[in-house]
Amino acid sequence: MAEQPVRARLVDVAREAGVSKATVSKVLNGRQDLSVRPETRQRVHEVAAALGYRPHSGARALAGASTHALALLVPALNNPTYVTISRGAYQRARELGYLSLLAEDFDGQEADDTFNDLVKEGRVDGLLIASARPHHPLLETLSRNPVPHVFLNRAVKDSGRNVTMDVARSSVTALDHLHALGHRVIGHIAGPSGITPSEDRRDAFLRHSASLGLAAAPVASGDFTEEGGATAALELLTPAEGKAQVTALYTSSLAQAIGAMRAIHERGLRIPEDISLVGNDDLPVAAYLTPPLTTVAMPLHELGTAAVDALVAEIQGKPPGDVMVPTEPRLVLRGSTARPGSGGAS
Amino acid sequence: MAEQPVRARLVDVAREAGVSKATVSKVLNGRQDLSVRPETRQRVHEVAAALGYRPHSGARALAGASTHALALLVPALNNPTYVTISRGAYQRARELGYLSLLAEDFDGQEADDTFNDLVKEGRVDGLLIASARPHHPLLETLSRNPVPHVFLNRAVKDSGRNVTMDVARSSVTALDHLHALGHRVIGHIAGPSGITPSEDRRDAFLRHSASLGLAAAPVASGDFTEEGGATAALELLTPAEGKAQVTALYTSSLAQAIGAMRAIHERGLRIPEDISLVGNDDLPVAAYLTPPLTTVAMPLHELGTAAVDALVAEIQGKPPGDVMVPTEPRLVLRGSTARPGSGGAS
DNA sequence: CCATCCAAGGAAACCGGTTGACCAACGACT
DNA sequence: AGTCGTTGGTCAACCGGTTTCCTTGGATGG
Repeated sequence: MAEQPVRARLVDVAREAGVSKATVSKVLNGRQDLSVRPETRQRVHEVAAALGYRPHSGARALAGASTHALALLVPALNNPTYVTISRGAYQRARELGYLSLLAEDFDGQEADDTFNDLVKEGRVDGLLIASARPHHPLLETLSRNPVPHVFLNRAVKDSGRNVTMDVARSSVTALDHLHALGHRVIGHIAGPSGITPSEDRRDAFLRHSASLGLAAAPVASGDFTEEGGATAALELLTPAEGKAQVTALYTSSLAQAIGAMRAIHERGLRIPEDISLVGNDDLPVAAYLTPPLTTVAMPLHELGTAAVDALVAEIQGKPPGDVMVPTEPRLVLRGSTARPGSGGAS
Repeated sequence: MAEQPVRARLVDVAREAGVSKATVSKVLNGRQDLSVRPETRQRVHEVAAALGYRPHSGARALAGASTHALALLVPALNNPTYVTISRGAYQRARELGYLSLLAEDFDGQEADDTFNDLVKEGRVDGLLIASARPHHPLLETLSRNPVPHVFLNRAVKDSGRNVTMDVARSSVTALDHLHALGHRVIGHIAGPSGITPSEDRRDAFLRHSASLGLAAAPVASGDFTEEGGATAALELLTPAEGKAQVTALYTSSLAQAIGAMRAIHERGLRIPEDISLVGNDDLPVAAYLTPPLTTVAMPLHELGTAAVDALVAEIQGKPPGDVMVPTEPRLVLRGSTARPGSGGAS
């Protein structure tokens, strides 16, 4: 019953179209160092389609051409942020004729294994590396093995191949919203220190707080997890002596916001009546929290597409460079923010 | 500065070890159709390690051997369930000398593209297909192209190659817990109908409810999302005339539980004082909800490993068969369940 | 009318492994 | 002394593409 029980090969297409392997290869790869009659070209394409021909990736790779595959390395897939980035990358890669593979490297634990499996075994042409931390083991490996790659989300200093978002503007967006509601003491739950987007966001927060003339701008750091958010929130909710109590919090991730919600509730405070909360990054679950969480949505999908564009450009020989995706953050208003001291919703 | 600027090839290892390519290949692949002196074998291994040799996957694949790669196809990566499964699969695959690639197929939208990219281009030896719905386009494609594959999580009827969990026991576990607390009217939020694990869980729920002699066992269906959970919860919270009000809900996914929490709150009911709630599948976020969610944790990691075992066995020529992973569900007690009508915590 | 040139395509080497067939050397056996 | 069986390997073909260099036939130019 098998319609195509066995893969069609290049030679099958060639025979069927009445031309040589070389011609088929050149036609299908759209090379113009060859002149072919339009009708021949046409026939080759038709036969290839009819046979469902797909070049064997290994054979291509062997023959010196590329594998037409990329890999996206993310630190943790249970962070849905990376899922969105990955979708953007996958889609754009496909448009460019590449396949984007997804690999999780658990903050560098298995980075070298992954590198060996994917790069050394010749499965991919290049690497998209999301959120590499400083001293990530891969950085050294990459310096020894010249493989096209870009860093995304977290910049690697001086690499000259970073693809990032305008995280500073996300702080500005969140602050403007809270300030407009009347908040004057706003706290920020930052990510771990030493990580670029985390520090950029925090610095922008402090800078813009100052320019808004806010009374105080306390910051606490924590992992991008629920736990990190909860711990940092407790810290910010317990002001140092003589300091004013915060009336709003702005977190660096959605998970942190969820942790913060829990901490706020444990303190017997209400959201948004007593404390307003703005999270970073938007996901469906935000709408179903109690109260629904107001967030600053970042252009994660675009980050993925931009990273692929940059990597493919590098693979094709263009020199790499830093890129910032142009789309600006977007405030998604839900129920977790209100005027300070108000008894009602915003 | 490049230590190994260029990949070491088989021939490099051979030259360095003073033997032929064939010998190196056979030694490294552990073939016993060849006799080699232990010292030669040793030397080959040492040289290979010293050179950081990795066989080129394309070349291996071409030469008729396998690619040593598998692909796991999941319908949606933002469902963290699949992330856990994927980690189990990746790890076990690695132990067996395989690389497990992860691909998202958006409920079949891109299934054929993915199939072409991975199987027809010869990148993988087999497919792990998670949660295939009936009439999934891949099913037909697979029937035409004989590729080793297994279905996991959701069984495909009569395929004879399903790897599943004991979902019936998860219903029993949840019910026993709620029944022991004194609940007598327990509702179940099921997944979409027509999907095996969903129906198995529901059937087991109904069966065990009956055997416990529960007054009523209302069921509502919904997608595995927050939205599906919220809608189904509202349905169950509005009893038909003459029917008793539920005092507890058991959902099929964590996302549904989150949606249900929201619906319960919107009704002005409290958890767990008015309604107890048990979710299915455990994730860190469950601990940070308000209240922390009691869940039935399923052996997702084991599901991944078992699926890889089954697939690799099939690749190595053993006939496929259905497998149920033996580990039983585990109740994770947190704060979302209490005695019915109680004012306090459990 | 012959040399030249260009359009159109073909032949063959090569990429890096795997594999079955083959072979040399040596000891044992007859 | 000749033969046989082992041990310990080697040889070379092959997998399915890509790429470089050729070839060929007809049109064109002188």
